Formats: sequence, C-alpha cells, structure tokens
Amino acid sequence: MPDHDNATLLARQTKRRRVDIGVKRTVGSVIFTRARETLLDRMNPTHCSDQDGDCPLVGHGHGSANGDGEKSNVLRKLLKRANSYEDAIMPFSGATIISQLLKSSIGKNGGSDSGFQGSGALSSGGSEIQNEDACSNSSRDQDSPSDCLSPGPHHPPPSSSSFGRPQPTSNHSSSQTLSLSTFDLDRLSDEHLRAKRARVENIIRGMSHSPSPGSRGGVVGVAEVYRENKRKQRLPQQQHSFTQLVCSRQEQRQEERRQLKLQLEDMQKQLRQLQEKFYQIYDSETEEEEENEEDGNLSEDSIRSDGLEERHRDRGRHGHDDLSDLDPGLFLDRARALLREQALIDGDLEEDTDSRGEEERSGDRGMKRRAAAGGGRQLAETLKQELNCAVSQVVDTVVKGFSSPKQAAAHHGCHSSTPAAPTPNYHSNQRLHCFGDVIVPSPLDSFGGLSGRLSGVPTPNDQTEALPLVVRKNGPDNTSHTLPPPPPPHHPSLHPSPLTASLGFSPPSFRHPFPLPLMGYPFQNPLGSHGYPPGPKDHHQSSPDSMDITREAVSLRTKMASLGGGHMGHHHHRQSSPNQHGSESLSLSLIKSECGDLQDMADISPYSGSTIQEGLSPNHLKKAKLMFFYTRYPSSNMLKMFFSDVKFNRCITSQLIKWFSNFREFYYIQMEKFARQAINDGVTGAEELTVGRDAELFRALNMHYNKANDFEVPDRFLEVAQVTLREFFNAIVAGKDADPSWKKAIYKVICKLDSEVPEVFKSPNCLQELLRD
DNA sequence: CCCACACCTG
DNA sequence: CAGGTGTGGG
Repeated sequence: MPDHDNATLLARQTKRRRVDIGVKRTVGSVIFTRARETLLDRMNPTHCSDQDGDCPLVGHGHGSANGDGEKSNVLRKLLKRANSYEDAIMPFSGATIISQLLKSSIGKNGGSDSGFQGSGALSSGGSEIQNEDACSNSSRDQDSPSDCLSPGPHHPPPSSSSFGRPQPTSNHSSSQTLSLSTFDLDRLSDEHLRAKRARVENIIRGMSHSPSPGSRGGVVGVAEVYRENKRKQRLPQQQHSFTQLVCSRQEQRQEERRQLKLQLEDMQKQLRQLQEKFYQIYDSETEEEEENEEDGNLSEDSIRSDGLEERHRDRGRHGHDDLSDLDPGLFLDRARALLREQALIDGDLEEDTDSRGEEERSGDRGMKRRAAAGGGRQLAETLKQELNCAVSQVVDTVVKGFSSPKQAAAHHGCHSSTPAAPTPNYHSNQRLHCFGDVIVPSPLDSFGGLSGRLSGVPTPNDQTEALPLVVRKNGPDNTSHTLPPPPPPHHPSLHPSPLTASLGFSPPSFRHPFPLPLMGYPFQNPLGSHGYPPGPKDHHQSSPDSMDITREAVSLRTKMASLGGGHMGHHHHRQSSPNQHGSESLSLSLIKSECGDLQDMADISPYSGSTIQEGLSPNHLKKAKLMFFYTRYPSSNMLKMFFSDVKFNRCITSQLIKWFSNFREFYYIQMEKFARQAINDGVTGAEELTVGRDAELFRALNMHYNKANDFEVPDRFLEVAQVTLREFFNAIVAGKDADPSWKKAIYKVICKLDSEVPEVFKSPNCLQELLRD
C-alpha cells in the first residue's frame, strides 16, 4: 500500500486535524477533544519515516537506506539497553524460542492468536535493523509508535494481534531456514486452498448478484497474496523476518477483508431477497406493471457512471483490481452501492418532489404510491425495517471491521449496532459517531432523522436549552424599551413558499414503503455542476491506509459544507417524504449523532451529498448572516427551524451559534468603535447619532453580513443598529466602560430587539428567493 | 454537567 | 470565521 506519509505531511495533517476537530468541537466536551488528540498523537508515527512501498521487499532493506540518522541514534541507544535484556534472554533465544513459536503457531491454526507474535521473536533473534523496520512498518499498521521505542522483547499491542487469523510465526534464525521454508510452503498451500474455496464461494455468490467490481476482488487478491508470498521467499535473510511479518499482517488484513466482503455479500443477498419478497407482494397489489426489472444492469451501470467509478480508478492505482480486498473504503462503497441499487430498483417509484426535475418524470407513478399507501403499508413498514436492519448490519459490520483492528463480529443482531462499550480505541465512539454523521445520513438518515423534526416529534437532538440573556421571545411579544415592536416581517420577496408551508406538517399520505431519500441517494458527485470541485487532495484518496484517511479527512468538513452550496435548494424537497416512524434509524444510532472529527469518512464518503446537509455550507453562512439582520440572538430551536435542511447535532448547533456569536462580536465591535469615534468627533448627545443606509456604520455592517449587497436590509435593523450605537455611546459617555462587564447591559437591551425572521428563511432555497438580482 | 455566551486569539 | 477558555445559568 503506497504510503506518502512523511513527517511533514503528518505534522501538517495533525495541525489541520486539530483545526478540524476544533471545528467539530462540541461545546463543553473539550475533554473528548483532548482525548482524541492525545490518542491521535500516539497514533501518528512521526518518528518512523516511511518509504513508499507496498510490503517493502527489496528496496530499503539494509537500514542504510533509512537516511534518518536521528532514528538510528535512538535505535542505537535503545539497542544498547536492549542488549542487556538480550543477555538475559539468551538462553531461550534462537532455536528454542523459534521452535516454540512454530509449535504454538501450527497447533493453533485457526484459533486465536495468543498474543505471541512474530515481532516478539524478532527482538530476541533478529537484529536491530529488523526491529527498526518492523517498527516503521508496523506503525503503518497503526501500531503505537511507542512499541518501536520499547527496548527488549517487542510486545505488540493487542490491536495488531487480534486480527482474525493467527499470525504465522516469523522465524529468522538462519539455522531454522529449512524448516521455515517447509512450514511456509505448507502454510501457503493451506492459504491457497482456502483462497480457492473462498473464490468458489465468491463465484457462486456472485452468480446470484449483479456483477460488481468488488466481487472480483477476492480472486485477484488471493493471487496477489500468493505472489507476494512467493516474492517473500526470495528475500535476503535479514529482511526475511521483517517482510514476512509485514506480509503476514497484510494477509491477515486481507483475510479479514475477505470475510467482511463475504458478510457484505450475504447482506446483499438478504437485501435482494427482501426486495424480491417485497416486490412479489407489492406488485400483486399494484394493478399496473412496471418495467423496472432490468435493475441488474441498470444499477451496475449507474454505479459505474457516477463518482464511484472515479474512486475505483483512484484505488486501482495501487490495488489493481483486488480493490475489495485491499480497500476498506470499497466496502462502504459496496454498502452504498447496495443502497444505490436499491434506489435504482425503486427509482421509478421515487417521489421526486423536486419541482425542477419533476416534469421529465411523467407523473404516472402516483398509482403505485397510492397502492403502497393502501393495504400494504403494514407490510411495507415491516419490510422497511428489515431492510433497514440489513443495511445497518452491513454498515455496522464494515464500520466495526475498520474502526477497530479487532475482527468484526460475524453476526449482529438487528440492534447490535450500538457500540458495546466505549473502548479507549481511537476509532470508537466519538469518531464513529462522526463517521456515521457523514456517511450514513445521506442514504439512511432519511429513515427517521428528519421525520422527528418535521413532524414535531422531538428527536434526541432536539434541544430545549435555556435561552441566552433573556427569555427568548417566541413570538411577536417583543417589548422594546426604545423601539416600537418590530413590524411584521417584511421583504419584497417575502412570501412563504408552498414548501415552507408544508415543512412543519407534511401529511403522512402516500408514501413509498421505502424511504425515498434512500432511493434518491445521489451518488453522482454533487459538486460537479456547482463550483465546488473536489480539491486536489481528493486525488490522493487512493490509499486505504488510515493515515491517508486521516489526511483526507481534513478537508472533508469543508467539502461537506460545500456540498450544500447551491444544492440546498434542490434536494430539500425530499424532506417532505420522511417516514412516519422516527425510530427507524434506530440501529444507526451507532453512527448517527454527535460529531467528532470526520476522519473516518474522508475516504468513504467524499460524495455524500444528499438531501440533508451534514454540514453547514457557505450558503448556510450567507443565510445566517442575512438572518442576523433580523435576529441577533437566535435560539437554537429557531436555528433548527430555519436551517431545516441541515441535519442537526450538537456540532451543527454549536457552529451556528458560534456564527451568530461571531456576528454579534463584529457588530458590537463596530458599535463600540463608532460610538467612541462619535465621542471623539465631539458628539455630545446620543440623539445626534443616527444610522441610515448611507451611514458609515451601516456600510461596515452591511459589508459584513451582506457583502454582495444583494439583500435588502430591513429598516428594522437600522433602527436596532441605531439603538445599539446610542447605547454604546451613552454607556461610554457615562464612563461605564470602566466596568469590565459594562457591555452586558447593552447586550441585554439589544437582545430584546430581535425581530421575527421572515418565513422565507425557513425555505432551504430561500437565498434564491431572497437575493435580488 | 451541559450549554450558551463573551472574550481573546490566530 | 474558528479554536480555546472562563463564566454563569439551568
């Protein structure tokens, strides 16, 4: 696996990552952030330089190739100390240990590893160079770098030893070469046999499925493994151990991946069965028949034709065709492909409420929907849940498989997706949540994520937190001391859109039994036509390595955000098709919710644009700014109302709140600045201060919140600004600014001057309506 | 304890 | 604009 990690990159990446984490920082959960950082730091093998090289074979085997003198020094020191250990171990090192290892390894073939790993033998029998290389290499496998530094017997972290298969014991003593080779051969043939079997199984499975790029992976992957093993044997002795260790690890991973893939395919099968079941019954209830039976080709074609293909091509660079064996992301791709397939199969039925794209689809689907809404609803719901369950299993499996080095449990119950217990694992919990935040919601959140909000059923995310400064005005009961109650919302183009009207209470009428957003999951790169091209970094997404994931993740949030740019108005309509049962995304709770960083998803969901924005887009920012003209202190509930196309979680809420906080900051700074300036200019009475549209103060503000000046700022804002300015003026004149908290009083006043935000702002595509050309 | 907030910093 | 921090209210 090519790895372009180097110290600088890592450093930069860590830096950016910090930022990213910070962005996602949940207010009040600094601890988590710090914990994650700590863990990350420990995971970043900054001291292990990394040559490129998949399973380093010939290149840099003799240590001299490592131009890292610092490391060598360290190692020398360590070796010095280690020598003393070695002396103690001596009697047991060499053949004795090796034969022991061999015994245990052979005997336990198929069992779980005892934790007695090849690297353990390394330090006793091998040279320091091996140690070093094993270290730098194992670090690629996410071993803690600290292992490299620990002198003496090398104790591999449990994480690396808990892959499914037992580790073939590495043997490095020259006196054991012969037995080693025979053992190796045995192992290889064993491996080969198993691979063959897996291949056959794959083929058999594949026959009932539509062909997909992933299904070829097993075959090629096996060949790859075999070839690598063959190459391994030609290695110089010194490298032998280390390489073997590495390769055996890779084998393990590949094996694991194969298993996961099998599971995935099982899931796929189940999905299809469910699907077929559904159609049997469903079609019997539907008078007219559709021609949506060519799903096989259809889905595959479309999978190929969308962004996925690009990704595959990317990955192909290092994986040839054995993508599914080598690439974690591909599993998720596959999972998504399943969804996609599902979507396409049901595509005809999709209720596309997009007003723009509506016309092309002749409205002949209505009948079906009606039928579905009829007697079959119960069944549909059941099927839906089962489907959801199946999908969840797939996702959970994959997630588990790759979020933790531990072997994913083979089978989960329908609701087993809840993380068993918070583990100290770097990947679990927080990160997983975020993981889900990104990937899952696109197709799956629509199962229930939105419905709660839209139907008024509180979701776990709904906040009922206390309101800032003063009691939130939840209505037109604004009682301003200095100003008359704010006029009704006004704007030239402020007419509640029909969509807006239906947002709050979309009738649970005819719904397709399958959540429609699932089907409509847009797999094509939504950025394509919308000016937010994937950054150059996107092309680095070739390595499945976690480090790569980490690297890619940095821009993800931005990417995610940019997905919304120009898109928020196009898909939000699907919101009107939530299912009625908000609990359907239950099993996704694992990956839903909360934030964290987006690392895991960088590699997995670069194109996860969908109905509900996972992040806040530039357009959202713009909208927020415009909203600031009406409300300076929006409650989070209000924000949820007005950013209904965003999947809210604590992070999003916090970010929005932060935005407004920043807006206020700027606002008040300007106020203070201009107030002081007025005082300096000799203004004596607050009455002299007015804020008109030509006022400098206003221009400054407008420049900030309405840079393009394409929004007509409500007069009310001018009034509020004027009041604020005068408040500041008076306070300063009165010398209150000596009090450290002198602004608080002003804030208290200003926060009462919020007006109602026009309804249009609730429409996700309000910008189009709001902005004058 | 969580959250919103202001403040400061980059 | 975001990150971090301290504060204060619930």
